[in-house]
Amino acid sequence: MQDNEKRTEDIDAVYNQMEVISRRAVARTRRMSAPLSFVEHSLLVFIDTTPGCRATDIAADLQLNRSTISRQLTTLTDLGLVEYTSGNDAGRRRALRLTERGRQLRERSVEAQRGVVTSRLEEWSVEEIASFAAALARFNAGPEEPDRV
Amino acid sequence: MQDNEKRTEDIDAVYNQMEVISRRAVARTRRMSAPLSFVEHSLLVFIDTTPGCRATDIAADLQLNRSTISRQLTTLTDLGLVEYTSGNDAGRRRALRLTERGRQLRERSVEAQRGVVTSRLEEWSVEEIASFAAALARFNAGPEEPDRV
DNA sequence: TGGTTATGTTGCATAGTGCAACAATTTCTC
DNA sequence: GAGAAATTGTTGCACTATGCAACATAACCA
Repeated sequence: MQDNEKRTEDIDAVYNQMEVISRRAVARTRRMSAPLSFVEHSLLVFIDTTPGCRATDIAADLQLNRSTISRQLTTLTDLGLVEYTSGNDAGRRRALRLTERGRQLRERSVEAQRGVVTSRLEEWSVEEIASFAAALARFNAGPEEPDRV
Repeated sequence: MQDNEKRTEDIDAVYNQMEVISRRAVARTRRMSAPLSFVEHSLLVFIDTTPGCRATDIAADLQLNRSTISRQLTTLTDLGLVEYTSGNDAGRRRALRLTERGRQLRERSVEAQRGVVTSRLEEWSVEEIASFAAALARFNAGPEEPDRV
């Protein structure tokens, strides 16, 4: 088999496996994120993993309309899970963070979901896991498509 | 560093990278799947990748209620993208497949999304890609949580 | 400082969702 | 094969999520 054919075939395989990964992750989140909805959970994740982020950052990254983010943020602040770092609600470009309650909820969610990854990697050696982590990081370091706001 | 610490740290890293992968995939799908909605697209993907699947299979895998799947399938069959292999609409446990139109739409979507993966792997060697594909397949071969219907 | 751009909110209309109830198809047991 | 039990897909209902458009104004920039 030519290298180009092998390359294309394995790129296909990577793509297909990525499809499986994200499909399962979405389903798992649906299953595990109650009482939060899928998108509420997604906002918590993004805010937790992107220090100093703002509403338009979320909208761009999740590819949702700003109005959706505005409303979801209202829900999450009302629930006491998210707050503005400026301590007040006025103004624009306000940076967001999780509240203590938000962090606890997030940590419990991370534990539950990470448990799935942990059991998946049970039979892997330390070297294999390290290599896999490095490859994933390398893959994710690549650029994503231009944002739409 | 102890092997156990290293192991835990790299499992964390795998988990975090998986989170990024699925977040980006969801956003990309939202961006690229028009005129289909996110969930319509998800159904097409599942039907395409799971030959002979049925409504309850979809509901279980995507973790959506059976009524949601029923309604989404009505939409997709009305749009002429999905059909029943039995050729008639009556009965239960009917296997689903994409129509020719559905397959064309799916193929175009695959091409667009696979393009992102391809450019991400541009600087990778053939061996690195093959190794990555194998690791992903190995990871995904692990069991997912029990289903909920 | 004044003009321009970016930002978050709100109204509106539409789409998505789960629960419950149901009918009937299918499976299972004897 | 008959009848019971389980499974399956649909529908009504009420609620939730979403994007577009319009808007006010905060923030930026020359």
